[in-house]
Amino acid sequence: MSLKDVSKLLGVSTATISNAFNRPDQLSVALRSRILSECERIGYAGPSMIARSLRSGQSDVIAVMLSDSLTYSFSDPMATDFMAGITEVLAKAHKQLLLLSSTIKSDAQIRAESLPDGFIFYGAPEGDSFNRVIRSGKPLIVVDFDYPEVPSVNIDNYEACKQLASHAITNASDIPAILGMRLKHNDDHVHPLSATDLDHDKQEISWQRLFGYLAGAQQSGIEILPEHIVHLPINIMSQAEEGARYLLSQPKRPNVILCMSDIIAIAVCKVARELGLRVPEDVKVTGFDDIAEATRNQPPLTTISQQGYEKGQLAANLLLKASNERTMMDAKLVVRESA
Amino acid sequence: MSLKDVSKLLGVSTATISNAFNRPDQLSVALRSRILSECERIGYAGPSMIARSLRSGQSDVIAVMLSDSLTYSFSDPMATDFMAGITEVLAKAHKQLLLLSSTIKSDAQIRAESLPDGFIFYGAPEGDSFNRVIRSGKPLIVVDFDYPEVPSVNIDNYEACKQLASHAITNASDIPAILGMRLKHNDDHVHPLSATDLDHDKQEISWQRLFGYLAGAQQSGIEILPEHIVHLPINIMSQAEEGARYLLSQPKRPNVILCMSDIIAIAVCKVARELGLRVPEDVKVTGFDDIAEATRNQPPLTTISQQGYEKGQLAANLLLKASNERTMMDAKLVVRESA
DNA sequence: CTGAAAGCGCTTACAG
DNA sequence: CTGAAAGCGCTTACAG
Repeated sequence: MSLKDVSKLLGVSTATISNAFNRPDQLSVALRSRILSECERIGYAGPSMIARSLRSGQSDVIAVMLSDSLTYSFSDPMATDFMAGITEVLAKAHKQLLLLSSTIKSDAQIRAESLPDGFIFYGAPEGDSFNRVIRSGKPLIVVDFDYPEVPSVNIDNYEACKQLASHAITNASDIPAILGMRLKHNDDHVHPLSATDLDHDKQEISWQRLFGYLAGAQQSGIEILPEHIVHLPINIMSQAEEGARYLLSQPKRPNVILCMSDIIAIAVCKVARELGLRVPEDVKVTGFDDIAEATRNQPPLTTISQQGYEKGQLAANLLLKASNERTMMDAKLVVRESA
Repeated sequence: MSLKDVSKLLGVSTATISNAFNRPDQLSVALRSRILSECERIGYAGPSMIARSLRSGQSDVIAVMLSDSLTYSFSDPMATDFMAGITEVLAKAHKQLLLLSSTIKSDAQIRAESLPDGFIFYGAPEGDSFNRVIRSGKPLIVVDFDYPEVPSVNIDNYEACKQLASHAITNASDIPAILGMRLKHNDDHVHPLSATDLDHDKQEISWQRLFGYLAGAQQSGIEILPEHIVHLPINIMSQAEEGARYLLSQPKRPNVILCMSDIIAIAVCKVARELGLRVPEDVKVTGFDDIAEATRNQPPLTTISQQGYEKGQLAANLLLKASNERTMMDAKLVVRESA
């Protein structure tokens, strides 16, 4: 059923019906309420979004472009917290949510990019989606990475990790180690770094964190050896457990393990338990993110709060008001019992 | 930039350019590749989805209509597992995902419903969205509820809970209790039921589960008293803890607590720990869902696996092949250490 | 306050 | 193999 059909049925022009739905000031209250109730009766739910978008150039749809697959993102507590914050703001603004992933490179995805009025990029994207959006001139916000002139939401990963490391490493004889996420590209194996790996571009989040840890350790006069820095390709329990087993079976067993996510830290606690090691007495463990489960872990995790929910709210609000701000959110050290 | 602009620039008709993108068989390979590479060069990303949808009546967008707010859903592990399964299937089929919630009743939402080619309803929806979609004639799948003639994915909540209860209640002297989710409507308080509450429509999931528990208890010759059945308005830790504290401080303290979600069970374990009670020695605890954290809880939860991910995959696959099946998935008892 | 008409950017049946 | 033309369902500037 289209406006034209309704127009015939009601004996009123299509323009007037359109105005009844969209511009109440353009017609009398009486006519409007007659039109609306008639539409209700005959089952016309209102103008189609597609035709309206084509005509007006506005869809009221906001896209979130995730740098991981949607499937992975739904299993990542940080991503879902972030999305929860976004949706709270969008719901209030009567905007709809389209979920996209820059890992997908299909025509269908490219076409879909023409729909949204604005974009939130979460994490540095793969492929060309970012350039296409820039070229489109539509408003966008980038989160957890930076691009010249583009409004953004970030945290200071370096400082946060430096603070965390210097909290956890208290003793000159401590042996710290790092379980790091995505330190290397296109490398699907869990393994320790070699010395040459450390000559690396500091821009990526994982390396900002790594250098923060190293700086924090240095404050206590301690160097973290490359063989005590483990690369995990992806933030999941199974890989984290593998990394934890590797570290905890080293001849010089680390007694402080700095983890780049809470999920990893939870895995370390589990492996430690299996090996009969106590946290934090035998090995201190720190996380990153402060997901809900961090509080529930045994022991509760000392970690950095990323405030994912608030981050989502902020990103959505910046987008909706077409802000140009490049914002830094606080990342707070949360001391619990694991370190 | 539109097809018309490109048409002028390349000296080829709009139809041919459209065909270059959508129907390769309609033009020569040479011309097509020339068109495609020229488009790339001038920065034309392909036909707009909106215009295409208007013309062809197909958007390649699938909507998931959640019965809770999006914000809540993103914090619910079952919902996110389910979404993860859906997105895996959609990505392969080159479909896009629009996330909708039946709790929202705005014109913008109604308009947005005109976009998707198909719908997955997760949980019994509020409001009129369901009727509008039925009227639209678009394909839909309903999950975790039923509607005449509509293809669906469900589990047998009654049987699962009966099995779980009869596993957990082993002794004639056991005192079982239930922490139930959404047993009453529009009731925001955590409180035990009264006898009259038990005369209730059995259709809703929470009541299917409740009656399953009661049946399982009955098999061991035990009745569960209304004052040992607690209503939780929503599935979050804080309310579950409140309910757990209430139950565990009863004069006749329950020693088996059947929880309608893993989140609730995790909260019970936490409260038990705080009260110095051991699980399962002093109080057995069962969950429902089998979320990732169920395995990590101390002790690991005995629960019912809902296979949320597989449920999402199944729902999406049924939708894409326009199936009419009404499917029942297995809900398996998973025995771990908590009961 | 109301309606006739143009046009948003495409796809597709059809003619050549 | 290619192009001219109609039309998808709207919104909006404009005329009355």
